[in-house]
Formats: sequence, structure tokens, C-alpha cells
Amino acid sequence: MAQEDVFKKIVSHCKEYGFVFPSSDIYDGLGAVYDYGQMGVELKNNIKQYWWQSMVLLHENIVGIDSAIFMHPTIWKASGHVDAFNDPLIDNRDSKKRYRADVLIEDQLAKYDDKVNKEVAKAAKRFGEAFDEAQFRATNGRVLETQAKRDALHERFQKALNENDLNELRQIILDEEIVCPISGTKNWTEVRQFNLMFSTEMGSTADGAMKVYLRPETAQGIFVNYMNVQKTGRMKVPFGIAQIGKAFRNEIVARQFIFRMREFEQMEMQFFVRPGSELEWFKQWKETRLKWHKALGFGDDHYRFHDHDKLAHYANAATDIEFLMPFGFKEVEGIHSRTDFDLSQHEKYCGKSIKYFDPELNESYVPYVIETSIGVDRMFLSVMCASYQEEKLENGETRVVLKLPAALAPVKLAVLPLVKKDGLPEKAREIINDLKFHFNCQYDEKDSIGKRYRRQDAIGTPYCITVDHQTLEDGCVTLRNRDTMEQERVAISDLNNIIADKVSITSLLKTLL
RNA sequence: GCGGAAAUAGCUCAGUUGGUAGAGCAUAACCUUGCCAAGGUUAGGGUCGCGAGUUCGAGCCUCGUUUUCCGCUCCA
Repeated sequence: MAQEDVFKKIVSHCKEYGFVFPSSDIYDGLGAVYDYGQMGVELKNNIKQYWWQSMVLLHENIVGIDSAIFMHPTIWKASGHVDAFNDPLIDNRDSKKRYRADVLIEDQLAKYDDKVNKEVAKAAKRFGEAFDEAQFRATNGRVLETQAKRDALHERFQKALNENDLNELRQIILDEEIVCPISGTKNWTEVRQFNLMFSTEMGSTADGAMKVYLRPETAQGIFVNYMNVQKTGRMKVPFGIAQIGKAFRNEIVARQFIFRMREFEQMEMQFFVRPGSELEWFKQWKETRLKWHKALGFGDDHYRFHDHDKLAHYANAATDIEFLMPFGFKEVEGIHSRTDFDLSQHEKYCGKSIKYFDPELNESYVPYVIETSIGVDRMFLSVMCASYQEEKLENGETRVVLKLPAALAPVKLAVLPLVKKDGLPEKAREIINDLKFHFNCQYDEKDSIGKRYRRQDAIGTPYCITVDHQTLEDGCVTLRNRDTMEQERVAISDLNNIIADKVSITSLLKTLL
């Protein structure tokens, strides 16, 4: 089966069994926004719990926070998001290439400068030592003409930028007869502003309102709280702050199901270290994070590092953990050595010192930061993709089974009366009423027992127990394993002992140590 | 954003040269059965993505639009 078909089936499966629905489904959906259903939310919560506990429980020097989605607008100036996320873009219809409109015009200005400089250089060669450059620039006809054009363009360009006049930017490109470097044509689209940050207004009156952004990453909430946490938690470098929360990006193209969404959830941990030690910590966190992924047991060949050659302005080392999805290896987690960029920027913009005093070194410094940042939704997708299997059975039929790690499964145990009479449903309820305090159980009495097993397979329930007539006499039930389909007879009183440990996140965490 | 394809029940799809909206699966109820998707009876569920146009009449033809999928592009 082709891999795209597998992916389609997974998407359908997600909807059919209540994992993921398109947002606003009855209104034909909203682009690149999805809702988690009754099964999806359980799986997602288990993923988040696995991450949170691996960070906050297992590391005594990592604590968590939950910062607000709204933040002071200046934060996004300090972080560079306001400047980097507001580009006027234009497409060339022939080459299908996209350019920043302002960059095209700046290139044109540079061309005028080149032209002037060439004239000056030519004259300088001709006149030798006696050449008076200032006088030449002020008097030469060709230079003055080019310079006048350049200045006029510059003025027009600045005015258009200040007024954010996109039509004028396009008109400038047309008037200057700027061509696409690839196709060489002037077949341009409209100029469009791409605001990758969502904005809204804070304050109830229109004129008194302040423009605020929905955070495009959770990291800044950690950076602006680092001092609060360090002081109140008496944290000593190295220490980390973890956070799980929603972030929002107005993606130009958002596709591939929940892989790239406009509203998504991040699990981020920023680890504050001494300057100079950051690359050592970077290496260590790479290993720690990969181990966390591999502990799920999907197979080590599903993962690889993708080290960045081209680093972002804030980083001095960066890598992605990529997971083998049906559509190829894709980034699930990023690990960045962010230097002191973010904290220094905030120090500059807020005007307050946020240096850490290191009692061992007896000196103050801005800590360096190692960031581990994982997309919850991408993690969810990778778990679904790796777990979804179509198994050929001995009788020639196919069974669809989600081989989820038991600790992540939405439902841990299904309790099934073999028939819905003779007191079996009552006995089954009795069992559930005891076990439901320990893990998520589901009761089902509809349809044949085989069909009910398959339904549980489809949502990844690791264990089913069946209550039959003999149960009423000997207090034993049939325990059925999802993956092997094997059954064994066990005492009701032993169920909690047998199952609880296997389906707990704790057992998964223990494999990390 | 560009190019291509598609959109009919929860899912998979059929629907003839334009003439009463269909099937299987799924869901719910009852009967029968009882350890790996059993059988029977019945029920619910669709202004055929949306909006115009052509026509006596549009699921079907034309135009527009939206959404999804595939490829390209973009992704601090």
C-alpha cells in the first residue's frame, strides 16, 4: 500500500473513532484548525503527562509554569517576531517565485548606487590624482540624473513603507520595471502582507485599545518569567523551566492534517546554563530527548537528528529530532542553543537587569539557554502513524489495530459481558466500579464479543476482560491482550495488580532512568 | 499563493443522453446466538459543499466561490 494511502487512512481513522475532527465541521471546517475528540484528548493528555513528568518529576532542577497567551507587545519586538513576521510579499506568476517586495525595491536602489559609483570610478581613473570626487558628484550630468532618480525612488519607497501602502509598493515595482531574476518577466501578483502573528485588541474601546498578539511560541513566556522563577524557587544555574501551552501562527500554507496547524500546542523547556557550557548541555539534551522518544518503542529507525547548517540569528547550535511519518522524515522536536539572545534582548527592552548572580563564581551574568521544543500535535500524529496497523489474520480477514504504547492509550481496559443477560452485565459493572478509580475503563455489551474486541483494537485499548457464566462461580475473567490476541484466565481480585503497572506512565518513565 | 484533481448519509461509493435520492458498512431498538467484525426485523440520518445561470425540469450542463487532497512555493 502506498504511503499516502496509509496517511489518508490514518486521517479517516482519527475522525471515525473520535480522535481528531476538523474544526467547525458542520460549517465545512476552518482551514488548518482541528479539534480533538473524546479519544484524542485522552491520548493527547497522556502524551503531555509523559513529557511533563519526564521533565518536572525526574529533574529536581526543572520546574514548570503556565504563562498567559497574551503578553506585553514589546516582548515580540524584543524577540524579533514583529520585524521578522511582517513581510510584504509579491509573487512572479511566471517563475512562481515569491519575493519580499521591499527587498526587490532595495535591490533597485542598490543598482542606482552602483551606476553612480561606476561613473565616479571611471572618472577617477581618467583624472587621476587631480580628481575631486565631491565636485564630480555635484556637477556631472549623468551622475546627477541617476542620483535624482534614486532619491525620488527612495523617498517614494519610504513613504509607501511608512504608510504601509501595498498598492504603492507594487506600483513602484511596475514603474521601475523591476523584473524577476529567474523568469525575467514583470508578471507580478498583488503585494500581500503576511502577518504570521495573529493580533487582537486589548481594551474595550476602539481608540483606547492596544494591539496585542497571540503568542507565536511559548518560549517567551518562560524568558520573561525566568527571574521570578529563579528568585522564588531559589533555583541555581543550571536549571530549567518547562511549559505546555497553545501557540498561534498564521501560516501561509498549513497542510498535512495536524502536522502544521494555525493553532497548536507546544511543550517547551528552557534550560539556563553558564555561558561557555552551553554546547555541552546542548549535546546532553539531544541525547536525553532522543531517549524519551525511543522509550515509546516504535523502533529506533523511526528517528534521526537533522543538524542545522544555517542557524537562526539567535542560535549557535540547533538540531531537529525527525520522525518517520508516512510522508517522510519530519521535524517533531527542535533543540536549540539560543545563547543569551532572548534574555539580553529583554534586558535591553525592559531596561532592567535580569542577570543571575552565580555564588560559586562570585559573578553576575546573563545565562545561556538550551531550548527543547516539541509540538504536541506533531507528537500525537507521530504516535498515531506509528501505532496504526492493518494486520492480516489467519482466517484471511484484516484487523485494524492501534498498537499504542499502553501508557498512552486513551482507554486502558474494556470490560465486556459475554452476553447481556443472566447477571453478566451486573457483574461487569461491579468490576468496573472498582477499577475505574485506577485507570480509564470502558463498558460495552453491544454486538458479538468478536466485534467488541475489534472496536477496542481500533482505539488501541491494550486489555479487554470478558465476564462469562463461569465468572459468577469462580470469580475469574478472560484477559485478552490487544497485540497478541491471546487470552488468559485471571482472578478479578488480581486485575488491578496485573494491569495498573503496565498501563501507567510511571512504568514508561522508569525506562528512562 | 500557483498548477492539477475532487466534493452525494457518520464512512466507502453508485447514480444512464438532464426526469421521484440509492447501496454496503456504521449507528439505534427488539429477537436469536455466544470468545475474535454472526443472522433476522425495524428505525433514524442527505435542500447532492455553497451561490448564480441555462432549462418546463439540474446531483448531472455553464460560470463563480469555498473547502480538501496531490505537486510546487513558504516556514523566524
